[in-house]
Amino acid sequence: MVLSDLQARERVLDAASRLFYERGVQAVGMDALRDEAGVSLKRIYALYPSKEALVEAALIARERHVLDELRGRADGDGGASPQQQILALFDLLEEWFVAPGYRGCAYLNAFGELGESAPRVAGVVRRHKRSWRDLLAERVAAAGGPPGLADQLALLINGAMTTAALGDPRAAAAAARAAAETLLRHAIAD
Amino acid sequence: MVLSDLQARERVLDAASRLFYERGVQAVGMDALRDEAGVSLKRIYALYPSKEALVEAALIARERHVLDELRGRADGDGGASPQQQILALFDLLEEWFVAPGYRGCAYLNAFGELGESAPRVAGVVRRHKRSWRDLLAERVAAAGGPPGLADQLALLINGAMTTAALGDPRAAAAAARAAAETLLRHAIAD
DNA sequence: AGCAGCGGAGAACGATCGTTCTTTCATTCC
DNA sequence: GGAATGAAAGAACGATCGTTCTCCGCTGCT
Repeated sequence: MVLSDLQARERVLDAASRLFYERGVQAVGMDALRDEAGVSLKRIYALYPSKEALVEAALIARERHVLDELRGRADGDGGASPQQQILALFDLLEEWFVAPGYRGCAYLNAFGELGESAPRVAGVVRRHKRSWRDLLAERVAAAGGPPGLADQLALLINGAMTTAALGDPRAAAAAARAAAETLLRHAIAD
Repeated sequence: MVLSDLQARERVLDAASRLFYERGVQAVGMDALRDEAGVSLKRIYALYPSKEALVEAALIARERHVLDELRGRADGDGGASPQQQILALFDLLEEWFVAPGYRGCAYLNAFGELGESAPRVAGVVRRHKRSWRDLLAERVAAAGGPPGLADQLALLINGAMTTAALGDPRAAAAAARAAAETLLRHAIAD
């Protein structure tokens, strides 16, 4: 089977996204990636100049999908209040947490593993977390909440994502949602 | 200089703790560890049978120190209320976050990088997070708060630790403390 | 049909990994 | 003083890393 560059790119990014998330970045060799993607090393290196670039591209590709899911869920029912939109995000979190193979936030894991030694990856992680915060801030502002509330909710979300990976995912999701409700109730309309 | 087994252990654990935290586990080779600790590879392998055992031992050694610091800070002023004791922990967090070289939670980083492929390490991480939760739960119970509150505070703490590593550490600490205050105020004595 | 060029499989590269072995040297015991 | 112990230094091991190269068969053009 002959693949267009576009198809090859998609398969490589898909395999990279999955393997890096499942096993961590450094634990996945380029050979494993070639096997999973079904694209030769020569082709992979023609598409991406290095492994780091591939890590970066895989995280960026994942981001598009994640942000679409977030916005779709928040805006789901047209008639939901901003508070309900925010809580809907926490419900989405629970769905992620209980999915088989959930291993925490791909971005936080990548940053924790590579840190500043992969600056472009670190940049993608920062951008991603900023997108989350902005998405929350829009709803918080619409609900008339104070600006800092979005950051507080973001902390809850990041904490829940890591905690769910190593413990009881339902409990983590429930605690995060309960805390978010408390914060929303008492930080808004005081 | 000739080192006793105890001194050698201490130097190896100290170097391992520092290097693994700074650069990540897989990015640190045993040669770098030997250079940093000033203990020969032969000696290191006589003390610890494998790198994974060393990772585990380093996290356990760090844990003793961390828990002492946590309990010391919480019990600091004898006359503090349970709520104040909890908030004192958030102040300690800020001190960690702004310290040079802060790179997030060593346990979460290790787990994110190694996952279940290093089961003993994963176990240490789970135990550590349970210690945190128990420490919070004692104070929450003393304050008459609901049992779930400790988990909510733990989410805030874990979220703040990861967020501080990649962004503004003071802002992360402040948001976590503010959220904790809200949760403490409104989940207790309802 | 014959030639050019692209992509596939996989070998090969130097480097580095975790781990072990060899050599050497200093100390200690008789 | 000479033999034995034990640790240090570092080479060596096989494996694997990220990356590049070689070879070969397929395809499209004239």
